[in-house]
Amino acid sequence: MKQGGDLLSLVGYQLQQANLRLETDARAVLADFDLTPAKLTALILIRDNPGCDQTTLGRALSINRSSAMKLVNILVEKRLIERQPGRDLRTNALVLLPEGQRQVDAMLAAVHRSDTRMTARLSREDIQTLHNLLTRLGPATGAAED
Amino acid sequence: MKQGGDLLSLVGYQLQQANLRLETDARAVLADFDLTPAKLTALILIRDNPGCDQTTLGRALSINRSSAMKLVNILVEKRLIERQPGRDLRTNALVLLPEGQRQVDAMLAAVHRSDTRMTARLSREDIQTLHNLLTRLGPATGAAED
DNA sequence: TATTGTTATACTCTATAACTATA
DNA sequence: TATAGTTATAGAGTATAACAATA
Repeated sequence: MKQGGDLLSLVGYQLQQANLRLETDARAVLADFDLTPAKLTALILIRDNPGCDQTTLGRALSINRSSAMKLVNILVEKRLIERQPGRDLRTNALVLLPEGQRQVDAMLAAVHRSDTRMTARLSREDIQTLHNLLTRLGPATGAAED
Repeated sequence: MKQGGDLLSLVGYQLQQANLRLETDARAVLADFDLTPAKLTALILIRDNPGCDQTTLGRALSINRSSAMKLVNILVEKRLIERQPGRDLRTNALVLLPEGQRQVDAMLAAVHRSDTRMTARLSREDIQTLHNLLTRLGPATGAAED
């Protein structure tokens, strides 16, 4: 099926297509662990920010409190994380359990293999360049731009 | 919230984050037309491949027949496209209606403005480089390489 | 008043499975 | 047998709105 220039000339479209390819592969790899890329991201964020609350986690994942709640419930049910008493009586402190740590290690290894496979046609320098360009994608905020 | 190297070193993660930013902006722009990026893509594909069938459209969008059916139903209800008799009695031929053409033109203008805004910090050469790198992301298929 | 967690509910998108008609 | 469209159903992911407890 023909894809004309109106689509291909959009950076957003090329980005979406590439993201779909990589996300699909990562999702397939993580299916062995019965988790998804977003859930692995959540686990890593909790590991690197022990004691964080659900709302903050949700913000980092670009989802709201209610959605974060559901996500945390799933990870708790899988006994990968735990809700502990937080800094005040309203908040939970999320922590990664030892079993979660083990799973994260294994999943990270698998996802890195996927990432390496999907970037195999890029040199180390290409990947560096890509990283730099992707980071600069977003609204030119005006003030911070110089 | 801290994002450690385990996440940031993954091309797939950076890609997902950048895609989220651009997709969110495009989605906001298209909300005025009561459509989404995926639906605009479908309209453009139908415009550029007049008479295509639903299954083929679905493949181009990476969704299955059943999902393509629902998508086409919505676009038909909005009177943007039409199902016409296809090449045999099983298939529909999808065509963009004049009103769809008008809407696509307006939406493309809006989405291109969004794309330009979100790539404002990249030079024309940067954008060309990014296009090239994104296209090369994917499994190294072995045979077709070199 | 504002914030956190929670619950109920609903919407979007996608998939699977089965059926019909046609090839 | 295989393919296109269709339908019913279900699941994942997300959101909104409301409420209780706490700040």
